[in-house]
Amino acid sequence: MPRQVDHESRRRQIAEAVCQLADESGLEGVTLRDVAARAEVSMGAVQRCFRTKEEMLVFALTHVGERITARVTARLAGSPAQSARTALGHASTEVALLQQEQRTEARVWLAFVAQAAVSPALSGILRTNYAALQGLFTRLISEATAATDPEYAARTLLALADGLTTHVLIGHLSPDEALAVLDCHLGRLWDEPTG
Amino acid sequence: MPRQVDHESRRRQIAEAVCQLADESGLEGVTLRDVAARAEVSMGAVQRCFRTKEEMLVFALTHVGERITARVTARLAGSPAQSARTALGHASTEVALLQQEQRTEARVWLAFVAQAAVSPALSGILRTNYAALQGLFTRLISEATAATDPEYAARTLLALADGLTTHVLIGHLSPDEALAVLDCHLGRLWDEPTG
DNA sequence: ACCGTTCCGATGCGATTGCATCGATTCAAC
DNA sequence: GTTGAATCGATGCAATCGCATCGGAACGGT
Repeated sequence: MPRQVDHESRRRQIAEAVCQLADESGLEGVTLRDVAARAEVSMGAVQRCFRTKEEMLVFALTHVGERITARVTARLAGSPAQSARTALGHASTEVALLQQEQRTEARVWLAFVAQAAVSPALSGILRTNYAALQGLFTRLISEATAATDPEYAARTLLALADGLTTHVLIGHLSPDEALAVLDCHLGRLWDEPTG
Repeated sequence: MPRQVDHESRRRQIAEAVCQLADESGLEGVTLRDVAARAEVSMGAVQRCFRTKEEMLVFALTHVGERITARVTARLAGSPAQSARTALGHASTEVALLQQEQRTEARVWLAFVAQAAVSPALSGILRTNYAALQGLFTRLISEATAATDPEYAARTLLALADGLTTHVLIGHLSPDEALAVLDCHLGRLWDEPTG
């Protein structure tokens, strides 16, 4: 055997480079050469880790999805003593990616979503992530409110969070405005038992 | 003068080709050659109409925005006798682009939104369109409901519609499911005077 | 009828793309 | 110490990209 490299960590390293480039100039700015340069590896290394560019993108999207999900669940685990209502507020705020330090992830997410509209491989990954988040939201809502249909409320909240993220990225709303809209929606969720 | 051509109609014809290609394979599938072929003109004609590719994309996005806005207002003008509530329902349904025949426009919209996140020229156009739609929604909501803050409700509805469009394109929701979520949200808007 | 302006279609060009290939290098096995 | 599989960095290649250029066709003015 030759020098053994940790393939998995290298793949993550490359995925990180993909995210950086996608954040700066969209997925169209993600070329194998630029990825290799950003990850500070050779192009050959990138090609050995991923047979094709699409395989690399699929891994990167999975990586991002896992990171976002992990951050949401970590946020929930970080405040377990509080009520389910505050937990839901935290979770949806995390998903909306409104904070400044999450702007990069938001741009990367949007780039992948657009590509997924014409790439079955990517849309499948996104579906998995959205299904998990919807399930989480549904659970939290049924615990936190008397909503008659938690799943509808969860779908609404998830779509609203995504739409707000998009509007912030476009510049139609400021992060504070989006956060206020989200808080307002959550507030109505508490008071409205027919939710 | 040589043979005079209607520049404006040709530009629209080219913009239509851009939309078709963007629908099929995203904005990355929009090349000058493919656009020319799809519009059934020569590449030279495309280059005379638009000095650069970005100028072409800007025009195409403006074209799409105008068409969507026109369709929304036409839908409103088509049912003027009804209540402001049904008008708002129609408007938001149109904006959400949930119908099968609007799927193309939805995909094109998503492709442009993603590109706009890294292109100031495109994001400016989108901001204009969103501002107009938000204004329309705000007006309809203040007429239709007793909401204390129509602007918040309008922002919520607009973001929700966009998020639902995205989720349908990804395949996370079916068009019927998205429509049901939208209707559910509108229904709560009527019953909730604190909206 | 001639000419000049305007538009058209085609071709060329440099840069860049994803991917394949190829020695050189590295390290475990024996 | 030798061997050989595994990995490295580098380069080649065909295709494609946006854009520039150019000769000829089409028409209005005179």
